[in-house]
Amino acid sequence: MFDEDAMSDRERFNRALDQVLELVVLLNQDMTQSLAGRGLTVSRTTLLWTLRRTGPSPQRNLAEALGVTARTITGLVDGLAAAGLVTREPHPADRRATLVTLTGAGTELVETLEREQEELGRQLFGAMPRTRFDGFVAGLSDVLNTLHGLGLAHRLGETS
Amino acid sequence: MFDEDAMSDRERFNRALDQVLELVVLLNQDMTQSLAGRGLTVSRTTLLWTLRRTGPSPQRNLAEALGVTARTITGLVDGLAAAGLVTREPHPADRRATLVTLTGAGTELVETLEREQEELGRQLFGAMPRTRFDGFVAGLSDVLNTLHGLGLAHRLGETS
DNA sequence: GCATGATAGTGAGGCGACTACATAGTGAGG
DNA sequence: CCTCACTATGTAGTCGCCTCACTATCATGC
Repeated sequence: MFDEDAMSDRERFNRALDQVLELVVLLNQDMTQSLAGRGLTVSRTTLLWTLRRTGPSPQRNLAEALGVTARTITGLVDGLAAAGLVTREPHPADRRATLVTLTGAGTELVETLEREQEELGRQLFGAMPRTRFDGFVAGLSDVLNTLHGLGLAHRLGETS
Repeated sequence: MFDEDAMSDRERFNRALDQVLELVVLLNQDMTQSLAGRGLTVSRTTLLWTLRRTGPSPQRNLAEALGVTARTITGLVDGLAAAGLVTREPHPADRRATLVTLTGAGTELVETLEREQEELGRQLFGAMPRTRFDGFVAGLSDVLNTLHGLGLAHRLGETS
């Protein structure tokens, strides 16, 4: 179809970037849509996920973890609490703070999502030959490193 | 650090998927932020981009191209028109419709964005050994094909 | 020629994620 | 005890998205 060896770097890079961008779009859609089926949004799910890793946390910490303002966390927690997935517990040492805590239902949900993510991994990579997979992961790591190096730090908050 | 050969498929897939997801997040942020610097949003930019490929289009067509409702397009066009990037021209044959048209400023902006995208491609892939790059692209294509096959394919993002 | 039904765009109204600003309550050092 | 820092939240505004209702117009079908 195309003579890849004769393609200029510019062409190759553009095509590759287009594919990466397509991947971004597709995965975003997939996530958003499958979460919506459970009444969740990406942001709320991220909060749930963070909570699972860190355990009960003050909203302030969650704000930093998600890279949003404290006010945004208030809203997200409101929604999750209304859905019965988290509760606000008093902080034992600081009466200003609340400890956002996963409920049983919340924990179960996160575990379900984890299993689904594993399933997606199997679907995406299961049929790939090992060398192909390894090549992909290796290149992906390079790209990720470059991206990190470019300064668009994953440490999101500081909007210049 | 880790003995990759001994890693279970489950582990390998999970790690790979985590990296992919990280890429998604990072690129989203990068785009959003760099566009924000120009007073643009991702959605408006997508509209601009579509307009460049298709030429002056009725809003109805744009709605379908972006995969959103017609009402959403009205809002996006409002914003872009206010910024002087597009205009609403009368449709020569259908007085119900308007032809959304790129202005000179709009066209220039899109061209600038194109150049920047090329630059990003160079930054991401320029330092990669050829075999590494090819491996990455090959794996990426597989993933994309699988994703398309999974049905979450909708044709929104025709990136090129 | 004209009623009938589709179609293009928009107003109204809502939701979710995000922001900045202001404020009450609390913590902690001088 | 006073002041300053800090947690969380009310208020208000932006943006992208949606649905529903409505107008103007097109395109049939008689």
